[in-house]
Amino acid sequence: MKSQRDVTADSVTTRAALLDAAEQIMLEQGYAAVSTRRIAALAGANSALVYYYFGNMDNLFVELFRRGADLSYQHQLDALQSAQPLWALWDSIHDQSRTALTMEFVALANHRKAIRIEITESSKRFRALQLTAVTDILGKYGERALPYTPGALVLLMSSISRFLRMEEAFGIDTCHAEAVELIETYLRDLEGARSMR
Amino acid sequence: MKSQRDVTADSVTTRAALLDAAEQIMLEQGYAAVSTRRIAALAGANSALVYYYFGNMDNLFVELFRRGADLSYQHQLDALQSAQPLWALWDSIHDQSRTALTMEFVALANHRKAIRIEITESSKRFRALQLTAVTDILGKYGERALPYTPGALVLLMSSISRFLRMEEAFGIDTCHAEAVELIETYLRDLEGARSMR
DNA sequence: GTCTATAGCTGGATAGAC
DNA sequence: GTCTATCCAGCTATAGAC
Repeated sequence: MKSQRDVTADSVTTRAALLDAAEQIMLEQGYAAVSTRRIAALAGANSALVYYYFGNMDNLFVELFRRGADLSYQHQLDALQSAQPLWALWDSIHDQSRTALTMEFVALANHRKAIRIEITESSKRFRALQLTAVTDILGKYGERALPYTPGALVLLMSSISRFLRMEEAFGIDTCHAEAVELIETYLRDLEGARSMR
Repeated sequence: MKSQRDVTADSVTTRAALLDAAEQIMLEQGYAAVSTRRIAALAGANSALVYYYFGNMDNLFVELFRRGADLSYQHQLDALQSAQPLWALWDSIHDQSRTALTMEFVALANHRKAIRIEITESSKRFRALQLTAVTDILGKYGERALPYTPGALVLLMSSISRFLRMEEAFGIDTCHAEAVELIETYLRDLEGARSMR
C-alpha cells in the first residue's frame, strides 16, 4: 500500500512539474523556448522523462492547454451563476492570468496542427456556453439590453479584452480606459454597480 | 552607367526577393519556419546572402515589418481623406491581407526584442493618427456620435477586427456577422450607406 | 554580389542500463 | 520511473573563393 501510493504520487508530481515548467517557460520566454531540455532543467528532472510521460512535444502542449482550458471553463460556469452574471462573465473573460498563455497557444497553433484543433474545439465550447447564457440573461432585460444582441455583446467583450491585453504586453494603453468604460457603463446600466470581484 | 544601374537593380531585386520569400514563409508556415535556408531556397538565392543584405535575422524581420507598416500607414492616410472617412478607416483596419502577417509579428515579438520595439512604435503611430482623425470626424457629428467617444470607437474597430480575423484563422465565425453589424450600423447612422470599397 | 564549406550550437527523439 | 549516451536534423553565422 505504501509503495503503490508513493509511486503514484511520484509520477503525478513529476508529470505536473513538467507541465508547470513548460507553462512557466512559455510565459516568460515564449513557446519557441519550450524544449525538452529546458523543461527538464527547470523541473529538476531528466529530459527523457518528457517522452516517457507525453510521448512527444505535441502531446505535452495539448495537455498543458487542456489543463488551463478546463480550469477556465469551470471558472466561467461558476461566474454565470453569480448574482451579477454579466459582470462576473466580463471579469472572467478579462482575467489577466490566463490571457498571456492563451496568446502563446494561438501563436503556437500556426505550426502545430494538434494545438490548432484543440484551440478551435475549446473556443467553440466557450462561445457556446457564453452565448447560451447571455441570450438567457439579456432576454430578461428586453429592450433595455439594446443596442447589443447577445452574440454582439459576447464578441465585444472577448475582442476588447483580448486586444487590450495584447497591447498591454507591448506597454501600450492609449484609450484603454475609454474602451473598458464603454463595456462597464453598459454593465452598470443593466446590473447596477459591480458589487464584488 | 549601364553596369552601375544593373548592379543596383540586381541588389534591389535580390533584396526584395529575400523579403518576399520571408513574408510568404511567415504567412504559410508561421514565423518559426522562417530560416535563412528556407528563405534562400524560395527566393532562388544563396542563404549567405541573407547576412550580406541584412546582417542577421532580427534586421530582416524588422525590415519586413517596416515595409508592410509603411504601406499600411500610407493606405490609412489616404482612407482618412475619403468622402466617408469612417467607412474607409474601418475597411482599412479590417483589411484581411495584412492582419495575418501582423499576428505573426505579434507572436514573434515575444522572443525578439527588436521586433517588439518596432511593433510598439508602429502601433502608437497608427493609434495617434487614428485618434486625431476620429476626434476630428466625430466632433462634427456632435451628440449623434454617441455612445462612442473617439478613443472607444478606434479601439472598438481595432479589437473587433483583430479578434474576428484571428478566429477566422481557426475556422470559427460564430456571431461574427452580429459583431460586424454592430459597427456597420453605427457607421451607417453617421455616414450613410457605404458607397464604395 | 554570389557562392561553397563549415564551425558551433540546440533541438527532438530513441536505446538501453539501472 | 529515472537516468546516460547518442543519433540525426536543423539552425545562425562566418570565412574565404570566385
